[in-house]
Amino acid sequence: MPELPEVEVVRRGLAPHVIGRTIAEVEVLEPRAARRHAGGPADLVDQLRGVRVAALVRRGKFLWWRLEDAGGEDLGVALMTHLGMSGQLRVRGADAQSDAASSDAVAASSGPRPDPLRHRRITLRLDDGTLVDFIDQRIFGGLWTSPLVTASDGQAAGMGGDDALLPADAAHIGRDLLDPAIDLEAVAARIRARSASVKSLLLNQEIASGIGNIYADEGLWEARVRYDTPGSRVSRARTLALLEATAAVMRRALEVGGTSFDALYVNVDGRSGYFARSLSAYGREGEPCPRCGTAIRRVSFMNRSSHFCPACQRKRS
DNA sequence: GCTTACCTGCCA
DNA sequence: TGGCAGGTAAGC
Repeated sequence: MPELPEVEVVRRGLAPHVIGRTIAEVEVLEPRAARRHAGGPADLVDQLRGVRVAALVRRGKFLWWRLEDAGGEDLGVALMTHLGMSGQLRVRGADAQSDAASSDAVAASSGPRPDPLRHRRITLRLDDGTLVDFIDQRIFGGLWTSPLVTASDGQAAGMGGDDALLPADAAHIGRDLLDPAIDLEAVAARIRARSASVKSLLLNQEIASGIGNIYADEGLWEARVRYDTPGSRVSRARTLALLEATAAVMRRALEVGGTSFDALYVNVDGRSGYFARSLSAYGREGEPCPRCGTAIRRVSFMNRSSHFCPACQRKRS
């Protein structure tokens, strides 16, 4: 499940392939992947054909492509990409290697494997022949365009950009925990001002963005805070510690994730490497807490799973 | 502020 | 075959 670190891995992997390139053609194989585009799939194709990619910018889990015309004039609109639950962006063609021969070779050596393009929904063809595939099994994610507006604090809108312009559809999204312009004291104050559960506030992308179910559980475990503690019942110091711990987990994930892809293949699978080894609570129901040995519990909360140590993360209500 | 819909594949 | 995975946004 792509959260902030996974989306940042995609941004870094994709950037050298697309920045400065022109979009030559767009193929929409699954209209539902463009359902957030106001004008529909055909309009998305028309709007993107012939425009140049000026930058790839990310805030939280939102990744957008800044667009300019052939003369380098900003078009005032961005191509939004959100990976949802199962989205991937992959590069093929041109300098990337993903043809049938190499796929067959892999299949022959490691047994049958699913077609990597099985859930291809949209493909962008760039002027140098590079193909960028948006692949998404569950179609929670998608591509659409959104006009640029100015960030309210006037600071750089996200990672990969140098001005305060961001898509209107991302303007309600808070800065993420790895954003140098984030005001952690203000985020902590917003959490402490509310009686809702601290986990629901961590997952609220308007307060601070980029955190999903996995990193929320990990951050809460690190800071020894239980998921259902009201925001208002967490001390200022512990709230700041929680935010710092969550940021630290995401930074570590980013470091590991950053080594698992090469320049020719933009890997977006959040499970690669890091997930198999480094999680302390998420997905570890019944296993001993790495800190105290008590069995990790899994409970259903807010229609999703919450993993926690019943000894380290005590009820504070 | 909570619930529901959107989605598909996998697993018990 | 029903439950589960969960990010986002609309609806109540």
